[in-house]
Amino acid sequence: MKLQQLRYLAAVAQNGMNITAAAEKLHTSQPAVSKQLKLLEDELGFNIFVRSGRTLTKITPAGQQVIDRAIRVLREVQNIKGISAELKGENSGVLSIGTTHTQARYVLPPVIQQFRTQYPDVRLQLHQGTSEQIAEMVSLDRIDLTIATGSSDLFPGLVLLPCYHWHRQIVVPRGHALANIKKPTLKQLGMYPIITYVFSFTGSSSLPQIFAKADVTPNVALTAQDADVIKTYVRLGMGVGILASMALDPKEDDDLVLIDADHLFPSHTTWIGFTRGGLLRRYMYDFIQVLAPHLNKRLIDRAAQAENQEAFDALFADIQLPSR
Amino acid sequence: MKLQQLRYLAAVAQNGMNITAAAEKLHTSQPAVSKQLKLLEDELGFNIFVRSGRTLTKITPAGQQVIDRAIRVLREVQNIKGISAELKGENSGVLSIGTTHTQARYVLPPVIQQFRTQYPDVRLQLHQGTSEQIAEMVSLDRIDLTIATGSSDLFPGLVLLPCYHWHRQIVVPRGHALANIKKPTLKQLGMYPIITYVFSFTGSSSLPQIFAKADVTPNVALTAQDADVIKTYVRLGMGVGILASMALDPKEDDDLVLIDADHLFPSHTTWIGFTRGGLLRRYMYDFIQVLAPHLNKRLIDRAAQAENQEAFDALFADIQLPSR
DNA sequence: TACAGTTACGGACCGCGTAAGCATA
DNA sequence: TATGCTTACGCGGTCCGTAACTGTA
Repeated sequence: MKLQQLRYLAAVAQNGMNITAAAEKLHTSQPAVSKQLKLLEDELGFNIFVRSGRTLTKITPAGQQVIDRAIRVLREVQNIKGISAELKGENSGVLSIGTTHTQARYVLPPVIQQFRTQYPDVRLQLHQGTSEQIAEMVSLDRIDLTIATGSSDLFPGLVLLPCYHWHRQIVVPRGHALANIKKPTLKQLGMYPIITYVFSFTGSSSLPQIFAKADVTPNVALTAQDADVIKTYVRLGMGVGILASMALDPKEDDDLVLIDADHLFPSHTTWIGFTRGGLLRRYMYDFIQVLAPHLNKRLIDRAAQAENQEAFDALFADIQLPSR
Repeated sequence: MKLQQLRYLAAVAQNGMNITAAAEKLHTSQPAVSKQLKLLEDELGFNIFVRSGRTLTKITPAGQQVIDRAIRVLREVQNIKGISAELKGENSGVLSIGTTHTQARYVLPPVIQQFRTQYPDVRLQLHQGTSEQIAEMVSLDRIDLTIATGSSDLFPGLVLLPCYHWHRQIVVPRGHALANIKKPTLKQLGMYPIITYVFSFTGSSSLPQIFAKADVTPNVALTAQDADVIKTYVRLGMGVGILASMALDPKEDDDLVLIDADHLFPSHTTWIGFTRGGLLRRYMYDFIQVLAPHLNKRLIDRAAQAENQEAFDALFADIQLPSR
């Protein structure tokens, strides 16, 4: 078994089982990949891919296991090279971030702007998706940092560090009946059509559940994936928007009336995560700290090495997270 | 970077930085190892080992990082080969177990006897040591299963499954003043010289702490690493023995008087652990179940995949662990 | 016919083993 | 002088790229 074979295997798996495409990405010839893949399968004694005719169509169960472990091997090899680059003081490399729309659209732009002046030679890769898509990217591709909210169960292999709190805000057009009410109740909210996010998570903090507890049946007029769409329809007068606080900017959205809703809905925490045991380059530490100033290298290292949940929680006990 | 280079590196690290010894274990020539090691260092751009003259004397900090990750890579590669062996239905392989004296001497013999009839072709490697030594073996060498008690913080990368409870017993020679007392108190115990284990862990359940709570200052006459030594000195009349329940056998030790001490000292749990994400061969599952019948494959798999502590604990909530 | 993977073959490269060289105790 | 690492060199294997071949849509 050679590292090259595992590289080829991973590339084929990551390119829709297309050997030709994989070969191109690897800057090598197609027969080279084909042959090494076959050699690997021969050595293992079973097929990693199911072939119908000559095209690869499916991954065998054992094959999936092999692919998963091959990717881990390659990750670790990358990390070894990273140690080398780090020691040479290289401020170049790749920083690949997986995140959700809200972070990518409203939170990260200034962070990335500052980061880029600090590390102009780091190639940034931003991968946007739902939590589920990001979780898959984490296990399949190579994502260095993950920034998201809630649903930590989706990311078992990651160390998750809390970045900041946020709450929901109610948004109405000027002149709306709710515009002058400082602290609307759920009942009052329920009187108007509601425009909010697609309910991706169904925990006790989800909107329907909270309305249900107050015996209010919300009239959800429209659900969207992202805040811009929601704001657009609020502007059209289609209803009352409920969205994340950091998606709103008093200046940018001065045609709308913003009403805090932290008395109605629990606050959430956005975290940043990285693979346990993964290598953090200097620039990754710095990126994290630009996003969340309280997360300095020392704290990150301690959190990554915390041996249990209690030790981990103790690290953050004294820290007041910012609100956004 | 080649897998071979990482193999050579690991072998050198595991053989006291002796290239010649490593080469022998690898069944290759000494210059081959020397050259590949050098090539690897060249590629990385820094020294993994500190050379004084021509002999390797120390590991550089970055070198240690590289070694750790190289070992992970090799582990994963072994796992891939294991997938292959498993699929071929091979009942052969290596099962390397790290454990403490008490387990190795009193608990494992019947387990291993039964296991060997089931899997005659599995090469068993038993590594005995203190918890600390085992922890080091887990990270350096290749230990498949770890069996120990307490101090779970020493093993952050392992999944630990509870096997059985045990408690402490008091042992005195026939005719000793305590021999007829069913439930001695700590005060009574404190009146005699005590012979027990070296206090390796200093938690709230450690013997000195428990005595201290009762305002008793025990007179510890002798501490030993293993139960046999303790029993020997109890037989010589040097004092009262306090040791683990499974280290005593009413038949074998019928010249001694055994007194339960679970009313004085909290009970402990012995667990079996394996690296998170590691490959478990069929025979490993079976070994675990021979040791702890409640740990069937299904339960082990679920525990290994549990995403958080709560989910993990829930799996064992309904299970009554045996006492030994 | 176009497309995707396999087979065939020559050349470059690489890693190994043997043998000799060179530091340190 | 013994031990242990490094350098030198020739051989054999391996991997790659080009080119020709073979199944599918």
